[in-house]
Amino acid sequence: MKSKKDKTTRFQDLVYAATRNIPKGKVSTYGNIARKIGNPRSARSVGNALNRNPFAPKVPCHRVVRNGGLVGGFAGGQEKKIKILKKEGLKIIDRKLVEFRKIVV
DNA sequence: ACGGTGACGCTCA
DNA sequence: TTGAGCGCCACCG
Repeated sequence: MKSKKDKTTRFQDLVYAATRNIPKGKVSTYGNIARKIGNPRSARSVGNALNRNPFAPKVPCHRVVRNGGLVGGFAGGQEKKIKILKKEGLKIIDRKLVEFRKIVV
């Protein structure tokens, strides 16, 4: 539970907006989002923002993975994230997205 | 204001 | 190929 004033900063807002734009069945990467918002080197901060994602169900943070197709991390647990992605129709083997190159936006 | 931390990314061995 | 280390930027106490 966070305080009521856990306001989002501009950077975070951009991250959430970009993440929300990810269509179902596809995925994006932290670096890709970072580049989209105009900070190609802030991939780390992007993950930081998603971790505190106040728009949990609104923003499909589980559709954001690491560069190369690695699942990456997840606030509720990596396994959980994998499970959700599989439900979206994606295939994951050994924590890596199959055909990642084709499903990445 | 400063320093530490982290759901990353890339290079080197 | 796989593993480990360094660099980056934004957020928090």
